[in-house]
Amino acid sequence: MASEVTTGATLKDVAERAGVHPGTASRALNPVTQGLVSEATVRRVHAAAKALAYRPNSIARGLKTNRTMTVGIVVPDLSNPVFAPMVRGAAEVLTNAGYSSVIADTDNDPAKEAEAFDTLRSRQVDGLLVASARRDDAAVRSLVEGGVPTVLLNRRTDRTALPCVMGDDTSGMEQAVRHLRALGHERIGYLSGPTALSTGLERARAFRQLMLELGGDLDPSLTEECMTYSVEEGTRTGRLLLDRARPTAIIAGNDQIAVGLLGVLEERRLRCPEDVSVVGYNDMPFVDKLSPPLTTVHVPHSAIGAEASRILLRWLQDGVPGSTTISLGVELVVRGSTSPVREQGAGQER
Amino acid sequence: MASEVTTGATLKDVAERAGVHPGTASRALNPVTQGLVSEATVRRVHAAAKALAYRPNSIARGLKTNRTMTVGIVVPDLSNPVFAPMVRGAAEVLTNAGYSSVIADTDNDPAKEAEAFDTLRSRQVDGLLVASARRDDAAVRSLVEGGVPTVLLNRRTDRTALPCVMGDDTSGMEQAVRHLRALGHERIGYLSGPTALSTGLERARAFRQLMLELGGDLDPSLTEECMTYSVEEGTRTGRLLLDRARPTAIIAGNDQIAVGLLGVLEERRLRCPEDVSVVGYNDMPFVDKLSPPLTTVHVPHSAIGAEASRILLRWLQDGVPGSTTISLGVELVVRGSTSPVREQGAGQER
DNA sequence: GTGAAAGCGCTAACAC
DNA sequence: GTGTTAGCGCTTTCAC
Repeated sequence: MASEVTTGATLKDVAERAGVHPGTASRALNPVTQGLVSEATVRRVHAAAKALAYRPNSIARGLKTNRTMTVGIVVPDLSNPVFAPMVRGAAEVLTNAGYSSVIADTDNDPAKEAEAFDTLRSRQVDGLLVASARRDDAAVRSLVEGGVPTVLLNRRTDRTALPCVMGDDTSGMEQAVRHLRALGHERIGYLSGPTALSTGLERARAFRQLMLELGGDLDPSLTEECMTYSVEEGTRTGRLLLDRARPTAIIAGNDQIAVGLLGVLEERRLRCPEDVSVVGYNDMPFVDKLSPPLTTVHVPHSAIGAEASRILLRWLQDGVPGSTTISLGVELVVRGSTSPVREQGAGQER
Repeated sequence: MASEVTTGATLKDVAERAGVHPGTASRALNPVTQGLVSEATVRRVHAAAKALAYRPNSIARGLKTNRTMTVGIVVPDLSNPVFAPMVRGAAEVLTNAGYSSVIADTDNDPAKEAEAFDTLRSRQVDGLLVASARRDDAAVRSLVEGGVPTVLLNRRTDRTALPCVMGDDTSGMEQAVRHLRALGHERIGYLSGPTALSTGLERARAFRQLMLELGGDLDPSLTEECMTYSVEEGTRTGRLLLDRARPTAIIAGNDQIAVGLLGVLEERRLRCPEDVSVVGYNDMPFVDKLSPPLTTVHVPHSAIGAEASRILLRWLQDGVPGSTTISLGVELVVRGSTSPVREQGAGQER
C-alpha cells in the first residue's frame, strides 16, 4: 500500500494511536488545557502525535474558535523600498506572536485596495495592517464600520479614528529646515509629495509652518507638488521649479523625488551642494552612496511595522483599540548634498 | 438592539432571507454550480446576499474542499531589494487567480525556514513559493517528501527535483566576462557570492568556465568568496583581493558586494573605472545613480516571481509538477563603472 | 430545481 | 481525568 504522504494525520488518528478520545487528545496537545489531563496521557498523546508527524489543521481550529491567527498587511507597492522593511518589521512581531501575515499589494489603486480588504475579510483575518490609506479613503472607512481591528501605517486617513503609527513628520521637517537655515539658506524650495496622502500634506504643512517660524522666504513660486512619490515626478517638478525660481536649497517630499531632482540639477549644470543643497526624506537604502550622498530624514520603517503590529496584537487581545496615533522619532542624517549657502551671484549664472 | 457590525451574515442567513435551503443558496452563489438552480432563485439569493453584505467564509469552505486558495511565499529577507519585486510579481499573478499570499521571512536562518514551512503547512496552504533555499536544504527536502507543491525561486537545491525559476546565471556571467574581455581586461578579479547558495556557485562556475574559454587569467589569487551577499562582505573580500592582486577589473557576485567593493576602491584611491572596472549582478534599484553608475547584469526579479507562480498554479490545477528548471533571460546593462583597460603601469601606482 | 443530511477537523460545554 | 456531544460555515452527495 502506498504511504500517505500528502494527507497528514488528523487528531482522530493521534487519539486512536494513543488509545484516547479525540477530545482528550486535543486537550493534551493544547498547552492551555494540558493541565486538565494526566501526565501519562499527555506523554502518550505527544508520542503518538510525533510518530504520526501530526500537524494541527489551523483552518479547522479557526472555524471553531473564530480566530484564524492571521493578519492582513496591505501595502501600496511592495517594491518601494520604504514598504518592504515595514512589512518585514511587522511580520517578525506577528510571527513571534503566532500569527501569519497575508500580504496584499494594491499597486496604488483604490479599487484594488477595496478588493484586497474584501478578500482579506473573507479569509477571516483577525486584523489588518494598512499602509496604503489615502486621506480620503472610503474603503478604510468601511473597514471601521465593519469593525475589523485595523492599524494604519505611515499614512493616515482624515476622518477615521483608527490607530496609526508613523514617523514624526513635523519633527523631521523641522530638523531639515533648521539645518538649511543654519547653513544660511533663505530661499528654500519645496517639492511636495502628493497632498492626497497624509505624509504629503503633513510634511508640506510642517514645512510652511517652520519657514514661518524661522523666517525663510515663503514665496509660493518656491513650492511644487508631485502627483506621485516617484523619480519621474521629482524630475518634472524639479524642472518646473527651477524654470521660474532660484532657490539655494530644495527639500524634497521623499528620496525618490530628491533623486529626480538631482538629475535635473545635473542636466542644468547646477552643482549639488555648491549651487543648490538638497534634502530628501526617508533615508532609503543606498542614498548614502549617491553622489553626492543624500542628506535626508531617516524614518524607522521597520520599527513602524513592528510597533503597529504590537498595537494590533493588543487590540486583538483586549478587544478594544489601544493608543490612537503614535509618532516615532525621526532623525536628519546630514551627508554631502547640503552645504552652506554661497555668496549671492558667485557663479550661480554659469 | 445593537446592529451586528462585526459578525457577518452567514450562508444560512442569506438562504433564510431568500426563502430557500442553505444548500440551494450555496449552489446559487457558486458560479460553477449556478446552472443547477432556476434563474429566479439565483436572482433572489443574490439579492439577499447583497442586502446582507454576505461575505463567504473561505475558512469554512476550505475545510470542506481541502483547498484554501492560499500559497505561502518564503523569502530570506524581504528588505533585500531583489526579493521584494519577486514577491510582488508572484502576488499579482496569484491574486488574479484568486489566491492569497502568506508571507514568511526567514531572516536567512535555516531554523526559521523550517519553522515557516511547518506553520504554512499547518495553515493548509495549497502550495509554496520558496526563495530561501540553500543548496543543501533539509527543510526543502522534507517538503518534497510531504508532497507539498513547491516551486523554487532564484535559488535551487542540489538534490531535489523541484521546479525552479531563476535568471540565467551562465548567460549573465558570459555577458559580463565578454564585455570585460572586449575592453581588453585580462586580469579579472571575482568576488564570489556564498557558494552554499546555488546562485553563488553557478555564477562562480560560469565565471571560471568563461575565463577558460575566452583565455583570461585564472590565477586563483584573483578570486575571493563572500560569506553573505552584503556590502560588508564586499568590503572585506574587496580588501583581501586588492591586498594581494592587481586586477584591472572585478566582477562581483551581486550588487551589494559591488557597492562594498566600490567603497574599498575609494579608500585605496583607486579610480573606477579608470584604474579598476567593476561589474555587479542583479541591477538593484538606484545602482544607476551611483557614482560611477554601476555596470551590472539585469535580472527580471518580478518576472521570476510571476513565472514561478504560473508554474505553481498549473501544478495545483493539474495535480502534477510541470516544467522543471526554467531560466529567464538576463541582460548586461553597461554603465559607467567599466571602461577599456589602461596601458600597463600608467598610473596604477599612485 | 430544490431540500435533507452528512461531514470536513477541530474545540468546548457538559457529563460521568 | 476523560468520554460524549454538538457545532463552527460551508459543500456535496442523495433523494424527491
